[in-house]
Amino acid sequence: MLSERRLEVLRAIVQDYVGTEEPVGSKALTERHQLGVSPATVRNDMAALEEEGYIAQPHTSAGRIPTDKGYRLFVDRLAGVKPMTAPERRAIQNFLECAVDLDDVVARTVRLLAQLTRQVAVVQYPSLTRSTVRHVELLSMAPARVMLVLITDTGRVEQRMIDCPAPFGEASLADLRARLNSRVVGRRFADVPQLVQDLPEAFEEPEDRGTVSTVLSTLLETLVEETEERLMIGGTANLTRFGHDFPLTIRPVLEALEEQVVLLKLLGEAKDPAMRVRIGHENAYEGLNSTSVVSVGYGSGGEAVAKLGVVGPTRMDYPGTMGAVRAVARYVGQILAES
Amino acid sequence: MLSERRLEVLRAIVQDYVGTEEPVGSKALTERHQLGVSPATVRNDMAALEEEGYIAQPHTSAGRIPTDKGYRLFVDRLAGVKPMTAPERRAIQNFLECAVDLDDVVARTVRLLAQLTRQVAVVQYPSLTRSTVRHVELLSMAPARVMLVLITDTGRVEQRMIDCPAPFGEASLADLRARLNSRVVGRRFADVPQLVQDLPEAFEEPEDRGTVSTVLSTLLETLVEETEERLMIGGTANLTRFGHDFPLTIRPVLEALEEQVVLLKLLGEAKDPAMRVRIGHENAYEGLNSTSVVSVGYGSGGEAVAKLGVVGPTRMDYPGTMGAVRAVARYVGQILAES
DNA sequence: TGCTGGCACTCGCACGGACAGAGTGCCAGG
DNA sequence: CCTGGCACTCTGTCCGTGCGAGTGCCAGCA
Repeated sequence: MLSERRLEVLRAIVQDYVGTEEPVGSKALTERHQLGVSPATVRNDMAALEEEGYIAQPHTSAGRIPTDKGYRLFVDRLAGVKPMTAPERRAIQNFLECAVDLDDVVARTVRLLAQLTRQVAVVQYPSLTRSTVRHVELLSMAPARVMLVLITDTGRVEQRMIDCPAPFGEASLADLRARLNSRVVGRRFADVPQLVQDLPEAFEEPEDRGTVSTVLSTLLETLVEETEERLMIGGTANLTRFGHDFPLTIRPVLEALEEQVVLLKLLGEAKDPAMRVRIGHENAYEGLNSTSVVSVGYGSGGEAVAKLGVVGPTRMDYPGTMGAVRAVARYVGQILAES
Repeated sequence: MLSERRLEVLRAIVQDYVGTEEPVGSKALTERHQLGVSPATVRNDMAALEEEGYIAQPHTSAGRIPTDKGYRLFVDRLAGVKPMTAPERRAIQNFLECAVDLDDVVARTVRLLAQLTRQVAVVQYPSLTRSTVRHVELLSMAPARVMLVLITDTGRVEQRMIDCPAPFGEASLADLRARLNSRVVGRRFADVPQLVQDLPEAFEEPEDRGTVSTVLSTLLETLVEETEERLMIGGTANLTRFGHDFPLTIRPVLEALEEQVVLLKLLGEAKDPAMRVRIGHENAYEGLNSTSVVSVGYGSGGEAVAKLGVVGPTRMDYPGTMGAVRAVARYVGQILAES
C-alpha cells in the first residue's frame, strides 16, 4: 500500500514531532534525516500520508503532526522496543531489591517507572485471583468478635473484623483455624469457595455453625472484594510537561487517575500479560483521548498476577517507554518471586 | 492598631478576592459591601493596610490582593470556622460508615475531603506510635522462615518476612507467640521495647535464642519504620482550578505531593491535634509558597493518632475549608473508635 | 513514471501603536 | 475625619502590518 519511503517519512515525522513537540515540515525533515530525496518529494509523500489519515496539519500552511492512526502504524510496524542499557538495568534491580515489603515494592516500582519514562506511572497490586492462600488467621478480640487475617503468597495481607452471632470459644476458634488452614493453604483463591463449603457441618453446636458460616462468608467476601484491585500511581508532576494547552488536557487526566475503576480498565481487562499500547481514542475513557497508555502484565511466576504501565501524551517516545515498562515489569516479577 | 473599619475592609477584600480571583478595587468594594463609607475613604484605609503589609497591588493602578500576612490576620481575627450544615454532616457520616476496612476508611476520607473543599486532600494513616498492640502473630512459612504479623488497635496490619539463623520448631514458635502476646497486647508501641527486652533469656536452646532475638529486632524495626507514616492523597484534579498561571504553580505542588516526607512535615510535626493553618510562605517547603495547608489531628479516642488536611491556593475559602476539615476529622475519629 | 526545482499563495504569529477602563493618589471643602 | 472631584498611571485588548514557514502545483528532466 504505502511505499517503503513513505513509511520512512512517517517514521521521521513521528520521531521529530516527539522530539520537538512542533509540527514538522518537509524541509526540516530532509535536513534532519537522510531520506535521499528532496523536500518536494517529501511533500508529495506527506500529501499521500495525509490522504490516508496517518498525519494531519493543525492549520493550513503549518507542518504535519501524526494522527492516532499514524502513531498506531508507527508502533506496530516502524518502531521496535528500545532495550534498557546494562547500567539502567542494574539500577532498576538495585532500587527494587531494597524494598522491605509489598507496599514498598509497589511504591518503588511506581517511582522507578515515573522517573524512567518521565510520565505518569500506574502499578496494580498483585491480584488475588491468581494468588494462593499462604495462611488464614483467626483472632478472638472479644467473646463474639473475631478478626480474620488473610495472607497471600505474594505477601499481601487483608484483615476483616467479624461480629459473630454468638460467643465463640477459644477451642472452637482454634479448631476452625486448623480446619480452615488445612483446606485452603496453598490453594488458589478461585478454588476456596468449594473447599470450605461443608465446613459448618463439622461443628456440633448450632450457634457455632452460625458463627462459622459468618466467618466463611466474610472470607469469601474478602476474596471477591479484593479482586477489585488496588493500585498506586505516581509521577503526576510529569503531566505538566504535556504542552501549553494544559488546563484542558491535564484536568480530565487527573480526574481519570483518581477513578480507580477507570484506571483498572485502562490497564487492560484482558488477562494476557503481553505488552499493550493504546493510543488516543483507542482508550474508551473520554478524558484520556489525547493520551496513550502502555501496559504490561507482570508476575512472580510464569503468569501475570497484575499489570503496570504508564500514561502519557500520545506524543511520547514509544520505543523508550515500552522498553522501560517491559524492563520494570520483568524485574518486579523477579523480586516478587524471590520474596 | 488598625481601626475596626480597616479590619472590616480587609475582611471584605479577602472575601471578594477569594470569590472573584481578581484584584479588588475600592469602588467595587463599597458596592458589594455595606461599609457605610465612600470609595475615597476606603482608598485611604487601603493605603494604610498596604503600608502595614496586609495587602498589595500586583501593578500600579490595579486593585489590591491580600498578602500572606493579610490572610493570616483574616484567619486569626476576622473569620470564624464555618460549621457544616446538618445535611452535610449526615452525608459525611453516612459516607464514612460504609467503609469496610482501614484502607477504605482512609480512601473515603480523602474523597470526602477533596469533594467538600474542592481542593487536594491529604490523610495520614493512623500512627503506630500512639497505637496499642492488638495482636502479634507468628507464622511458620518454612523451617527457618517466619512471618511476623502485627495488628494494631486501629485495625492496621503490618507484616514482615524473617529469615531465622536456625530452624525454629512449631512448639518454640507457639511458645514465643504466647509469651510475646501476653506481654505486649494492649500496650503502647512506645513501651514495647522494654517489655520484650529479656524474652530471649526464657529460651533454653542457644539457636532458639538467636532466632528470638532476630524476630524481636524485626518487630522493633517494624515499629520504628512504620512510625514514618504512610498517607493517601486525592483531589489533585482540583489543582486545575488554581488559576491561569498554571504550569508554574501546579508543578511544584504536584512534586511536593509525591514527596511523602514533605507532606508529613506539612501536616505538622507538632503532636497537638489542634487545627492549624499555614499560609503561603509559612510553609517551609518552597514549592508550596503559594498554597495554604489546613491540617488537624484526628483520633479514635481523646488524643490524635494522625493528621489530615487539605492543600489549596492561599486564595481559599478559609472558614469553609476549616469547617469541612474539622468536621471530617471528627467523624473519622468516631468511625475509628467504633471499629 | 517518478523525482526535482521553482514559484505563488496561505496562514499563523509576533510586533507595535492606539484606546478604553479600572483604579489610584491627592487635594480642597464640609 | 470623611467626601467628591480630578488628573494620572497602568494594563489588557484590539487591530493592522510584515515576516517567515510551509504548502500545493507545475513544468522539466532522467
